[in-house]
Amino acid sequence: MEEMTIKDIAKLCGVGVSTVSRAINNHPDINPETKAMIMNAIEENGYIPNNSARNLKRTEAKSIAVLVKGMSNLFFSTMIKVMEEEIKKKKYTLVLHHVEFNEDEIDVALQLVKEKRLAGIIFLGGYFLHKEKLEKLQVPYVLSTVSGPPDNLDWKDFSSIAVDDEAESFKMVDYLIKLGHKRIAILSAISMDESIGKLRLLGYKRALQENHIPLDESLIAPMRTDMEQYSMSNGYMVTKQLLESNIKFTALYAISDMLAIGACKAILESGKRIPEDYSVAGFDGIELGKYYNPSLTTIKQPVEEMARATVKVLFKVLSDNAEHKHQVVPAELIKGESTRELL
Amino acid sequence: MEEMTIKDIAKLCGVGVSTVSRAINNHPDINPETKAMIMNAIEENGYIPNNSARNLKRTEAKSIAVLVKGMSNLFFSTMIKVMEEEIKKKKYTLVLHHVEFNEDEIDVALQLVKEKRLAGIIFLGGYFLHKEKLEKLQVPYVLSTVSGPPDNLDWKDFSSIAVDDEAESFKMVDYLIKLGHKRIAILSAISMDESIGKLRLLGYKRALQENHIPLDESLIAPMRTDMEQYSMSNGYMVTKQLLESNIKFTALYAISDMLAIGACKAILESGKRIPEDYSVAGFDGIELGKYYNPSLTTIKQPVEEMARATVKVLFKVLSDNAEHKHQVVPAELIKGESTRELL
DNA sequence: TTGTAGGCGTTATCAA
DNA sequence: TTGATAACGCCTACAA
Repeated sequence: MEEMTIKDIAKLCGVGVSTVSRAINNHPDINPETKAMIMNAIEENGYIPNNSARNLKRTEAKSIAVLVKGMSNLFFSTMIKVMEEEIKKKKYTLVLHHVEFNEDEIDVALQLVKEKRLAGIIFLGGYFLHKEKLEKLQVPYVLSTVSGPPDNLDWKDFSSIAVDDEAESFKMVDYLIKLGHKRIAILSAISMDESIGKLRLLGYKRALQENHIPLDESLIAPMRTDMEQYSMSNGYMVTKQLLESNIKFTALYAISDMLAIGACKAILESGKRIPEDYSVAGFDGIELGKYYNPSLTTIKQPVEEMARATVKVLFKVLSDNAEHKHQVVPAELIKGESTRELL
Repeated sequence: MEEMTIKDIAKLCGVGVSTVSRAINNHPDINPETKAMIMNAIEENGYIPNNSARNLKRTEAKSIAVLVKGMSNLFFSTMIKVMEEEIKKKKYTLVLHHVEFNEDEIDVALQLVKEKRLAGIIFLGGYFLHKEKLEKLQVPYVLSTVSGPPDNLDWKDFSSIAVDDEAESFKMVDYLIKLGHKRIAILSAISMDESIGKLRLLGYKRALQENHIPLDESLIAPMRTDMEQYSMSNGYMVTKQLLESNIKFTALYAISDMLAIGACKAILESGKRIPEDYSVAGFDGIELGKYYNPSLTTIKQPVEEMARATVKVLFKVLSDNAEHKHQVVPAELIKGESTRELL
């Protein structure tokens, strides 16, 4: 039993290849009986169309790629699920693709567009430093949860959806300060970070400033570069070191929930309690934060809403030829058990 | 600037298409200077070969697909990383593909083989109930962490790597019993589960039996079918219900760590303590278990080793034409803070 | 070492 | 409503 092709099916049914093609692709101009007969033969012989050939020939496949930077990111998995639903509703197919931290998502996108004849692209996370490359992308795309794409980009070329990372970060730190904390350590991104990491740090600094608390550089603890970014283990290691350094602080603000959980473990392991000895806050609002013990105080990004908005704006551009749009969505401060008022 | 093709590059360089092709594919019979010149032109013009066309023509791409059932499964993400490394070492490419719980992974595999000219497939998780379909798979494949594929399969057609779910489950429950627990609830799979869920339940039952503890059906709490399987929220809901039912027990064994974490939350929320009031144990040994508070007692599957073994056996079959093999790897009981001795 | 030409499996165009 | 046929972009004999 060799590999079946459309020709084999055509021969088997005594029809031309184009008729078979029409049957497969639900073309309207085909006799229902012929179609039924063909579909039957296809079923029985287990024929599967070759996608490569299809993509090669097709002008446009009704598919949209979602490129996720950094897998095992719990935060994204909910978003993807919602996007899949929404895209399905529009009769399109979602092509999911993971991009490693060291891969260039734009290269991947460029490739995928050629290979799959994509109608559009959604970028989930990532940085985007290369203006020239992005300009080569001829299909509509949306940056989702990528706040602060570089200013040198032409903002008319794409859409974006994100929370205001700086403002939300400010909100959290301001909240901690209002609780009475003055020495607030921040578990931040690596110093070269130009994206959300930078913005969240900026929010931290502004909150201190507006509350007249001098910035203490020793309270800024960047993630380690030799470990996975935004991972629990990274948060754990950095916090452990921070604790051992004997720098005094009463609250720790991690710029992501995963980091925060790692931080919590380091604190608990050192014999200290949360929130009695240290208040800990995160950012993102992943489901795990609710389940952690203590439950995490965090900034909850409206994942469902963002996912829905992302797909919506993409289809606006795609179908209605609408202009690209840049949306900022509000996030919510969730008060968990991991922070307390300092009396 | 339209889409570049290999012809454009050829014309641009004043050479034939085959020469360009040779340059791209690192063929040996090409003048280094010509090659350099061509690669340069490719770079400058941002030409990207069309993968669909390549796959269509190629007899076999050096790529291996990894099909993961149920994404957002933390347990798998480590395995994938290791597999990627190992596969890269062999100069092959890893094609990652997620399969939803309601999709049929074999259909997906069949498609992918055609589209990508795969050399082999790795299945991560899943069930495999359709013998006929699997037989259509003409490339070598390995079932990884899928213990207990149905008996009606011809075991010479594929390889498999897994822990002995029944025995490891027995180990855990036996451990709990040795700690003095007699009323051990189990957070189990849905009753139709024919795979790991069934095996882990079997281990539970045997442990009770061998320790002369009568089985109490009311202590078996299956996951809810209307929620995501093996999720924290599922574990949370089921445990909450269990606690409210006032059925007495001193230990809770969840057949996965994610379930266990959900269970912990439900217990803590009810005002009880772990392990003082309830001991909780999980299964899988995901990283999160270490970071949870209290850290989880669990059965740690040797993920790295399994991933490595999976790739190894696949390449044995692929390159050396070796026979398919079925490996059972040992797991380790990790004693965390979530269980205690009952005095 | 290089170029020409044919074909991979499919869809789209056109004529029947 | 159908069928023949020309692309789609690439790789690979084979010939030069």
